[in-house]
Amino acid sequence: MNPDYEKAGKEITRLRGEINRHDYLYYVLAEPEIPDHQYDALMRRLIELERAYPDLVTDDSPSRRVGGQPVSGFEQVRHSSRMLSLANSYDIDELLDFDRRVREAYGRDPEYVCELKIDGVAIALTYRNRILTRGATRGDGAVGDDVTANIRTIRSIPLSVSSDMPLDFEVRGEVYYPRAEFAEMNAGREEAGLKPFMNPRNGAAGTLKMLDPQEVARRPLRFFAYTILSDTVRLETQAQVLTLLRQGNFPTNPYWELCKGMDEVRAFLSRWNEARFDLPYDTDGVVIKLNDVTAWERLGSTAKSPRWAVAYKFSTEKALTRLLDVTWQVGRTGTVTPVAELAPVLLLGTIVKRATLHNEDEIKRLGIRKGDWVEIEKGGEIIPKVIRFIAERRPADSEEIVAPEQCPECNTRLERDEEEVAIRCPNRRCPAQVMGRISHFASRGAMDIDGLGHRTVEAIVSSGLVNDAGDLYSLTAGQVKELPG
DNA sequence: ATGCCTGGCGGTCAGCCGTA
DNA sequence: TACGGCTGACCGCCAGGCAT
Repeated sequence: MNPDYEKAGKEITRLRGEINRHDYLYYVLAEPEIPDHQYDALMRRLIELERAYPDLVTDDSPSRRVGGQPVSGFEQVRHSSRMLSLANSYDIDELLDFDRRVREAYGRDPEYVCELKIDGVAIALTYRNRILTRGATRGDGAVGDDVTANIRTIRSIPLSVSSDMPLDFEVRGEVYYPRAEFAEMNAGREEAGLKPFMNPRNGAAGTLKMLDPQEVARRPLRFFAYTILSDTVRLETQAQVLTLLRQGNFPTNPYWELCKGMDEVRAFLSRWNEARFDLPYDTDGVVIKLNDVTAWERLGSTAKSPRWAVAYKFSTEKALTRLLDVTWQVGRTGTVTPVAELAPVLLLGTIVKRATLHNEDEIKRLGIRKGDWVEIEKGGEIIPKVIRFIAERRPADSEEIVAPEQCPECNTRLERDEEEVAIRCPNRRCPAQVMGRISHFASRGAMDIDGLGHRTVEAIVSSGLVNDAGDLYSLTAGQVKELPG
């Protein structure tokens, strides 16, 4: 055996151990022992040695964190079990409903674990032989994108774990962009003349989608783990799950609590409703889980969300703006939906210009008129919603909002069923409907035709070439080439 | 047994912002 | 421009509980 080789091997092992330890101290415990430049020196030395002895490079080497080769796209991967989202609730009454349902199914007095709901992107990490082999986004819950190369750059995620952990397991958690680092990056972008990102959540989601892991490595994403799936460890409570994750060197959010009954849950909520603003990352609520993991399977889940957990959303901020107009949009099924056109206003980090009014009854219920000042808020921090109009500010020239008699797209007389709220365009050949149907047909989950977005659909429908999804197949390349755009 | 009411659930629509 | 990641909220169906 070559003595240099052997010596290098030993040093590489030592360096990896040290770097992993410092990553853990810095990124998980927030108690660094050495200054950055010393850390950088360790990493440089490791990379140097691995370059000299390429056959000593392993998948779990911390050198892999600085970013691998750019990829051309992400592989689709199937999750071992569906990644569901949680049902949301907005007030204590809805939580009491949840508690009542759990009690009924559970048959005993439930204990709940309350965890902060981190505003980030859900990720599933797969470990094989205690080494991180895959990181995937949620996708549609069944199939997600393989973003392993990007995940590796997140230093608080262990690339390998100790023998305290099972051999094969999956960890799920949230990747997020810390506030201070996000602000710093945005400042840098503005200086460079680039458009700043809207908010940390979008920053995190966008970063994970980058094809060049080296670029991702420059964006200091973080991670909090909240569950583990494994065939070999049998854990009984969510409290044990969080403790095991912690022992396995996974970052877990430290502010969870075990609550006996809804009074304690309520206290947790009201405390964090204020305290969340002092955290170094965004939270959008609290997750309340039945502590008894062994009952989760029995309680089961709906198509969307488990019955043993619920998310409580912190109340949202409001803004005032003017309702300029109402447009009537024709959807795929012919339903004509009113959409509020608003004077652009900043609300929780995004500019809001439009909001759905759902249907005519909703307009009547709100009592709004064109020109009114309206209060809007974002449910769940994303979708803008018109709450009410400000009576004192109603302008003299406000106008009544009148539902159209004819379809705004094809002028066909609209129909309104006695029992139904919606008004419909009965013309199956209405261009808006045809477009909606073709887009739906081509969308993911159906035929999944690439390159057929709504712009393209608009072009082929208005050209008169296509009237239904079947016509798509008789389109020729020549016809497509003739189209504008 | 029949009809009404309620709540849960799936399907659908609506929207924003990031990368490529 | 396309697509994917995140989201809210409505409608209509259906099952189960209750009164008639």
